[in-house]
Amino acid sequence: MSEAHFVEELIDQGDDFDRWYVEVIRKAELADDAPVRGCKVIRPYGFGLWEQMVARLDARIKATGVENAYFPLFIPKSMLEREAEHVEGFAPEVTWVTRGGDHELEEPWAVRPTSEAIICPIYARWVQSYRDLPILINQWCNVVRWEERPRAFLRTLEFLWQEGHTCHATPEEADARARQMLEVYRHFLEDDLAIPVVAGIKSEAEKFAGALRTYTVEAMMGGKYWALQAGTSHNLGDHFGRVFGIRFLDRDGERKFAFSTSWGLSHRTVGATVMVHGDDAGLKLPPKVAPIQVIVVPIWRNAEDLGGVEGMVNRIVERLSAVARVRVDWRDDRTVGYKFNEWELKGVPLRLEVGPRDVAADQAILVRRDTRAKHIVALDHLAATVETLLATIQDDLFAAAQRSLAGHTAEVATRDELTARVAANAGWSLSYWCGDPACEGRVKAETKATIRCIPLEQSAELGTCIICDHTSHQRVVFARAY
RNA sequence: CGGGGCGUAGCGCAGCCCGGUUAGCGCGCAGCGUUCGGGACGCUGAGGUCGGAGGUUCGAAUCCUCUCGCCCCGACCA
Repeated sequence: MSEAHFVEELIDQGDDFDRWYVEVIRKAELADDAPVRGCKVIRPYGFGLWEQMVARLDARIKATGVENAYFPLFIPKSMLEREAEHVEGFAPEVTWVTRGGDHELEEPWAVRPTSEAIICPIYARWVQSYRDLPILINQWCNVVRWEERPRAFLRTLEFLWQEGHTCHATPEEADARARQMLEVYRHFLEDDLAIPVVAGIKSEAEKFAGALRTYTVEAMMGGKYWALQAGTSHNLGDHFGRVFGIRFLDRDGERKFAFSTSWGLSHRTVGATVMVHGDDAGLKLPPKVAPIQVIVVPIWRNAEDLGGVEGMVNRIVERLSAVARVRVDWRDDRTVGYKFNEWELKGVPLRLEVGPRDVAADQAILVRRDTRAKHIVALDHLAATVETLLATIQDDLFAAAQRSLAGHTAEVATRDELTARVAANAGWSLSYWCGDPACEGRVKAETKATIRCIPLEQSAELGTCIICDHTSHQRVVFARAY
């Protein structure tokens, strides 16, 4: 059996990437189908992965001075409709509650698709003076959006996320906060999930309903090299402050409306992690967020073997627990080969084999999931080697994803070339764009690609719009999006 | 919402066109035994209101009508 085909029950990525994604999520036990359309059951292994992500992102958010709180799931219709653009943008995907118990509600309640409309009126009560600002609050919760085409983790009717909502005295401070949180997302994605991103601004057509400006971090998925919006941060200007009456008396004695931001990142990052790092054998989880970082597979044939192996495994677990999340696979109803394949499918970064030969030599065999490289390690060096390898795997996954992003991004100057690239799933195209929504719309109509973002980092050079030939100072990322 | 497809054991499917003993196969599951350093094998066994309702018929998984659900493509999608 060739190494490339250790796992026979999973379709190859190259044969059908979308099917690979669906299969690997089910077979790695990240999620399962639910008996309701568009919703998924997140299984313990998948939820464990999300919990690792939550812990890391939550710490990063709190480090910027933000506190967690919790607001209601329901939003009265009249509140949701206060901000015109906001409600217009979300209307098609809002879920409504019209009955409670056995009577009709006087006013329908929306199940939150996002919480600005319930949080802002509450902030209005809390803010009287410039001394009450800024308000820096985040909540971890579920939201519901009635999507037509669900896709596990990437787009489900109900999903888990965090949404931060801040209020500020000046527009400059609000914009700085929006950009600060974008950087938090960038670091989370790149440093914790090993997913490189392009940070930028959304075009008017793509920005958040009701926002002044939307910042985004876009990630490139594997397989088809489409884009995924991995996190967004909105400068809401004073739009919500005005309609919800968040007013304060400033230092100068004037009564002013507050400026606000909101920013969110959802469990679609689980799907992104699957798509960015996975291969034909299954998942490859970045060590920092892998629920299990080292899977110990004991090997024995008889009671005599087992005695020695058991003692050694227990000593190993004791030592490794201080430096890694370790689990031992003691199942006696599975062969060793089966276990190897299963834990590779589940993407555990390191496998540790301990058999009679190892007991005799006071060593163990470490195998990397990403390269399958084997390391024979003396027991005394095991903890240090595991720590080093986990860090190396994390770095190598990021480097590989960076190479893929760079390798599948090209500067494109002509419409024909753009159309051809999109049709061939060749990756992202970096092209000049004049800023006219009509040009943007034509690209979308002709190629299905959209402007994923206007990157924050721009060269000083001028160019001509890929559609209309007007001079432009900005290059944008065109790509198909999940 | 438009187009296409599918509902039969936990999963994947055959059987349906052409109605007829007790509805079958693979995997999985349970028990026992042999195995075990890259998805082992044998024997035995459990598991089904054939998505639902109505109709035709001596007889329906199979034919007819209605209905529910799911998947894919398209449109739509902070």
